Amino acid sequence: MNKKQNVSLKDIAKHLNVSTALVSYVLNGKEKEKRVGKEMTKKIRQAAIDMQYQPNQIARSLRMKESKTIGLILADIANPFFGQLARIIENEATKNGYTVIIGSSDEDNKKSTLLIDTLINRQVDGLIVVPAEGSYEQLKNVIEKQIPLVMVDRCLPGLNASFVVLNNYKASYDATQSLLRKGFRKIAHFAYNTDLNHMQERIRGYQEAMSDHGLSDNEHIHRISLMNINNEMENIFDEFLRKKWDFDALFFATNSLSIVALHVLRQKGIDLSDKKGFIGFDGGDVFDLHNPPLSFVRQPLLDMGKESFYILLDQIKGGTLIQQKMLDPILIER
Amino acid sequence: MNKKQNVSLKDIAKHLNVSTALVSYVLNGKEKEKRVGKEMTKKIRQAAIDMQYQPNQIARSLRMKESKTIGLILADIANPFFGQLARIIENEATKNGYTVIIGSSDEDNKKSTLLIDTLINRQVDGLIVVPAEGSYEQLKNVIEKQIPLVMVDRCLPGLNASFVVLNNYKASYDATQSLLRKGFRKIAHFAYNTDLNHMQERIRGYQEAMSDHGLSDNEHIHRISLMNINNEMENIFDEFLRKKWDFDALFFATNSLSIVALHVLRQKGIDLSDKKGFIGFDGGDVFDLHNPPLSFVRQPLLDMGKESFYILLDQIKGGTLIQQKMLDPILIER
DNA sequence: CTGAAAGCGCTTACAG
DNA sequence: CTGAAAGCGCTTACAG
Repeated sequence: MNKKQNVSLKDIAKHLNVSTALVSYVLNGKEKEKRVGKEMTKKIRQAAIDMQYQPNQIARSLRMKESKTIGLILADIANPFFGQLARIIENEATKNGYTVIIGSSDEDNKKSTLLIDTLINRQVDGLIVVPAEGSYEQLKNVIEKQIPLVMVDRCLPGLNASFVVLNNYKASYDATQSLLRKGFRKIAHFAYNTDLNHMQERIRGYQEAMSDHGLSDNEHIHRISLMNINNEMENIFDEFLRKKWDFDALFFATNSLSIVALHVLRQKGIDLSDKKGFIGFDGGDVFDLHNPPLSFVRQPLLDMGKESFYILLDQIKGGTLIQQKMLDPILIER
Repeated sequence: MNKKQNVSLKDIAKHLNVSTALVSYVLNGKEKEKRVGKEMTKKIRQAAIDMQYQPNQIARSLRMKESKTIGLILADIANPFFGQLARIIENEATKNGYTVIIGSSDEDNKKSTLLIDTLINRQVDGLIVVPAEGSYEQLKNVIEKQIPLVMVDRCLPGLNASFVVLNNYKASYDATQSLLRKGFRKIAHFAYNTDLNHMQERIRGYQEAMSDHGLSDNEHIHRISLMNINNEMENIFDEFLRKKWDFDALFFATNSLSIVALHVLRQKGIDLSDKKGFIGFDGGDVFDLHNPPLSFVRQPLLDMGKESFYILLDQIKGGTLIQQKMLDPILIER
């Protein structure tokens, strides 16, 4: 670890026989308001370049009590939905001089808690989080510490904090209605078996659309546990093959559920290409390249990412103005 | 920004009427070697909990001259290949007490340079980077500053630094050979138009396999520019339809090229399901769900991520032991 | 066993 | 126009 000694403000100051204050002013572009001499300004600028000065952001953070860093906690950065979201947030952060530290919680509150603690220790100026199930207390804690917080993708009801989410109810209602309008009646719905708000809302949207069409009796909801997606999906379609249930359309509450289902359907030789209805979430190449192309609910990812960042930025700058946004889904029908 | 004042070591010390040194020792688990009294140790521990003390990692970093942070520069975190890689690295980093800051370069040296500077200012202990075209000077600079560096996914030849890459030549040679063995002769190869080493190696693998089979004359390489993938791909297959060229098998040097090609093929009504050969890179749901399933070169992502992290860790801990690894590809044939 | 003090690299009132 | 000095929250020799 014998790193070459970095050059510091002090080194420049010494080299020029001036005070560090002067160097700091100039290098922070405050030479006007501090009325530093033109000559001096030039000399300092040049020395900084010659000596390859790079400011130590850590020292600055400590002194300024702001790290210009935000934390982003996702379910899993390897999941393209979150990857894209992360990218959008990264872009906005960079534009505004912030760096983002990303962590994946795997929907696990323990991990999420650990991540949040680490990020707080690193003095992030704010936190954008996709809350895991059971993370209410942890996030409440964050709020009590007055750390700016924005939830994204989903929110925890009762938690008095900013969030940017899809209008999940509407997304699901519209999707179901679209299937109903096309004449489908036996619409099976697949969702994760979780209390998380976004999932509940998607289920509710399906249920209400069904009941608004007088089809409450046709409701068919498969709740699949996150731990065991493949097996449960296989069981479900085994039961279908054994005529335990029937469908004329499938509606999935998440992208991964639909992908797993497509695998299972193929593996079991269940054909979709006929007159079956199909709607998933988020789309992707699989949806586009499927024969026929598959319909899906598109989430306004760009808005979701941007809004969440700028709401956070507002809070970092301004205090505690809570903003809660529901974004409209876009139904892509094929 | 009226954040509630965080409690510091000093606060605990004051509260207990002891020195900060003592508190620091205990909270860092050094009470044994510093022979702090048992009573005292207990009291300090309890106070830390009661007062909800959270260490300030920034202050610690400044003092210790290590940030326990590494920087990871990818082409694009929204790309699942890099997303998965990032996730693996994140996992290992977390296990070892490191936090990772991710940045996306978009294969653009300007952005990459900016990112690297930012990360260095933030005093990362080391850098894992997917080098962009033209970033030789920049990375050389990093090395001269003695900042631990590992290149991943590709390397810059001539740069004396660690890397972990696929054996791209072999990957491509094997894939081409597999097609040849199946009797395909007019194998078209699609690659990005870039000097980056991994792409050159993939092209070379294809070429040598062809020439080893006496088929140099059949070589057909489409070099597509990153800026304009869709249009160029469309043009290529328009020319195919106009009989400007022909193929009995397609071999793609990257996943995204194959995905774009699949879109174009479908859009132009060119059928693949016949007796055409097809091999891509990295696989994914699209490959699995295609009819018939598509073959691909699998990269050992887990190893790639882990190796790059641990090589970096070695360098952070030990100095400048350069390690260069080429990982074997796995050809998944269907 | 415990404390006083220096110092990591910055920024910023304050003084002149 | 410029400098001396304090202080952000830690860690760690050094002294006793």
